[in-house]
Amino acid sequence: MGKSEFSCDCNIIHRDAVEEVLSKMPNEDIFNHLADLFKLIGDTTRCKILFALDQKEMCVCDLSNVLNMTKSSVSHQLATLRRSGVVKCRKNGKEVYYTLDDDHIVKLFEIGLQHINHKS
Amino acid sequence: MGKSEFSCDCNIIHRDAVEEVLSKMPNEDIFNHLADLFKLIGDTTRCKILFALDQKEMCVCDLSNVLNMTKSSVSHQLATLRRSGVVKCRKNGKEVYYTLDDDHIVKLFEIGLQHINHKS
DNA sequence: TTGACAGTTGAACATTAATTCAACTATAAT
DNA sequence: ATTATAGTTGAATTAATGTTCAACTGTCAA
Repeated sequence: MGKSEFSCDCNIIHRDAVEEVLSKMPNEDIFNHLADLFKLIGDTTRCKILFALDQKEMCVCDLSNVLNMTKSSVSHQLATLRRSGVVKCRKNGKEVYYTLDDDHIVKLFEIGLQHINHKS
Repeated sequence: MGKSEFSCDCNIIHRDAVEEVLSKMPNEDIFNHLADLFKLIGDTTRCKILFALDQKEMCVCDLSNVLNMTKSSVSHQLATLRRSGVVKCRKNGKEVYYTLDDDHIVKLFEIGLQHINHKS
């Protein structure tokens, strides 16, 4: 008795609050997508790449120089960004040029920077 | 000869572009903080916690029920969020109540959701 | 003061993810 | 054709991170 149908390791303290919040919670998929998006830009290397591409279209070699990292490492991260649809690329001769392909990213950065500046 | 002073594994393709972007790049700390912020909300569990707290102040037990996870697991994540200053807590008897402590978080979520809805 | 419950914490474990390395493709130039 | 360079890719390695487990603190009630 007393134990709820929920399978956590404690009793419900405020059942009404729990029910209300539960009813407003988006489904699992939404949260997974949200987390995936933030995880995508939650990496220093990818942050730098996105910031650089926001300034200028660049090839892999350019980016490697800007980040001071190997082409391989940069290319791996670019592949990740490409799979997620936040950058796109065009080929020109031997070179592959990357650009941003998502307006939201820049906005996220702006608010992120506001956050940082706000907290001293 | 030809190799630049940069220590990546390729020659500079567009030296001017590289120099220009480099001159505009924020310093390492900024990128680390930015990445840390996005990493913080780049986790499904923490996304759900923040979303729930945006609806209502809740205690650990409430959150455990909403997320259907153990108190321990939730408490660990709350500690992470607390250390980063995005949630705060107040104690009342045996219970600890958590609330959001950062306006930027909600804005980030809004843009994140726009992003998701935009991409089908 | 004893028992029950909310919450925290550290260590162990498991999973995920970033970088390195080596091999590979493709294009351009000699 | 051959060589050099841009870029990609998969496997291995290493580092980072989330959850579990068990022990612990603090508060309330009997």
